[in-house]
Amino acid sequence: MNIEMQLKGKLIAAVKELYGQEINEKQAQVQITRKDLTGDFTIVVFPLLKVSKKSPEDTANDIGEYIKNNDETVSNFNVVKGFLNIELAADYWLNLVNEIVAQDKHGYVTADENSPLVMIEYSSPNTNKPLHLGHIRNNLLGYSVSRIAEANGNRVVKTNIVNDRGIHICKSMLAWKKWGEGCTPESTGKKGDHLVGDFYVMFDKKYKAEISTIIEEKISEYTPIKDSEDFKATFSALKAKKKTKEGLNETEVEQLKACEELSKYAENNAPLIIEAREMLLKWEAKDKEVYADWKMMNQWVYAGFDVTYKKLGVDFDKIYYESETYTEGKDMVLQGLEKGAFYRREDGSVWCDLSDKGLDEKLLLRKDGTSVYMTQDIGTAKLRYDDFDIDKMVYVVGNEQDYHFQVLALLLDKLGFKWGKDLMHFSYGMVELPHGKMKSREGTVVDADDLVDEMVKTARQMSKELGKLDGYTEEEAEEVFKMIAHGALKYFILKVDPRKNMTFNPEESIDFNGNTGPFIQYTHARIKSIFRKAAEKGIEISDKAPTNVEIGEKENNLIRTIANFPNVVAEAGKTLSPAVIANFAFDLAKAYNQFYHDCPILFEEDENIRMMRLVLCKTVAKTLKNAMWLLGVDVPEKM
RNA sequence: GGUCCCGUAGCUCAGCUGGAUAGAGCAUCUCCCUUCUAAGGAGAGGGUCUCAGGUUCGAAUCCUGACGGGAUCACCA
Repeated sequence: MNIEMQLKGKLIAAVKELYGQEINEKQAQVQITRKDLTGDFTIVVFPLLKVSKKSPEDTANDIGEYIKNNDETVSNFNVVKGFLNIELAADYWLNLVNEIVAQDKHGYVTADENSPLVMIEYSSPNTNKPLHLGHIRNNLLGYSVSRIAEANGNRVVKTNIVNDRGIHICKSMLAWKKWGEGCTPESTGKKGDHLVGDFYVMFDKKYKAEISTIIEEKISEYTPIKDSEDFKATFSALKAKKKTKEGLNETEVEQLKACEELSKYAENNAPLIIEAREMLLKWEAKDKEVYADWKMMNQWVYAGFDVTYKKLGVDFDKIYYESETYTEGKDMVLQGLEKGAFYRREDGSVWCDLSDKGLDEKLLLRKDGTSVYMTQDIGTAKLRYDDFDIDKMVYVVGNEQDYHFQVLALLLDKLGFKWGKDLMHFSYGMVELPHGKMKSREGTVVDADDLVDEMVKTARQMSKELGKLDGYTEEEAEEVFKMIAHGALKYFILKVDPRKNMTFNPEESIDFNGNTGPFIQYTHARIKSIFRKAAEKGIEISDKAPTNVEIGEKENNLIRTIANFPNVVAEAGKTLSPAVIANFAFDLAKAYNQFYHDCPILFEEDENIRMMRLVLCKTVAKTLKNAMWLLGVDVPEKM
């Protein structure tokens, strides 16, 4: 039983004894005492005034007196403004430290074969371009959430669905076919995913040019606008105006409609897109040549992704490929059609009407019979549940797809899967740059590989300047640089509430001072340094702190923080939020550095106090390590 | 227009199921390495918690409405 529950129990007993009334959980409020006041836990007496029929002060004093006399862990109490602050005896805290130091994974709940199985999907890249900053947030969140789920006593399967088919990959392939002159990663010296991405960009450029040409040709048929430049300007002006308060007048509505029609016509009739669509059809028909090219180019991309994943320090237990799941999805859709859950339009496309649920109609198969994103997700879900005994499915996907997952849950439900509506969309916010959103056309996309390389470079430079890794070999030092770079990047991204959009400022992310990953890593390294010094001096660190010593304010604060770790892990598990863990790690590191500054450790002359502090250091180091592990960050021995 | 998310210091963010004087970091300005790692510590300035109502002993937190920002409603993924 933890101390908070114990105090709550005593509080309930006190009220019954003193005022003869039973109170419920909600009225029994025990919280951690504010740092600037004396006390360890605080009882809020306001909800009890109706029962006590006394002033807040008198009530608090009554209860304080009772608890002090009836609970030997309570050494004292004080009352401030009607808040009852309970102080616990020093030996209670020291015994707790000894309990914690004896556990390898204090705060974690270990899973066994009967524990729930949670499958967590994250990353889910498209194979037409390299990973960027947005993917980084996804990967780091997914990886951390997996570890958090694991530490909360779940069996976890990390999974990735690679979107390796579809019109997007056909675009890259087509561009490579047309203008690539048979180049390869080897011949160009480019990472495979980057090479394929270049062709995707090339496709887009030429496609846009074709669209402009068509608009130029057809402009007179649709609008009175003279040339395509004017068209672009008018079109975007109209769209912008529509969003404003005043809105559009009748002629403008007409104009916008005409613009939309023309634009849509051009987008659908550009020769390149027609060719890409034909290629997708051929691919679905397993045309030999198309398939061979597809396989080859995908291999390039996978090789590139592997490098990036390694760089980010993430991995997967089971990878699914859309190319292997989409047919399953098609079958499911057709079955749904037979069952009458879906319907077919005259043009042959298959839809689901969700208007009774307040949503729109959703396309499931195109008129040419090819699959869309949704089709694939249905198939993947089916295969996953066939493969694993899944109790909970978590999709780590950006919040721009909230609607998609709302629909997916309904569709799976309609198809008769009992787990359909239970899927969890772990929806996270977008990553923005200080100057706004990332736009590939404006070259403001932050590439994942570049970013990590840049971080490692900075870490290397900084460490060398500080000269703290003297005595390490090149390889050892390089490991630490990578660790610090990871620490900075991961912590920077994971410390913010996943739901919220975040601003990624490259300069701040590379900062190693203050509320950062390296600050926490540094704290760990400091402790380890003390242990090395202790060993030099021949001081052996016991597994038990003496419990008959006084503890000061900084020590008390440190122990209280550590004691709260299990609650933090549980909270993070409930909300699947790495940010909760990150904030905890920072608080702990800060508390330690204050302690370190104020209290001599090896220089302490009183042997008992010295040993108590050393054992305390041990629990801090371990807790920091365990907390950072949940973020996917390692901590160094030296830095 | 419908649905959803967000609004806290100059900037980036914490603030758990309502609790005491709203906290960090960065940036600015002081101080502290002849003690264990200064990637550290101490201090100063900086706030109408977007606004208006409501519930409550008590509201940054819960409810309603407004304002501001974002996402989404594709035969894209």
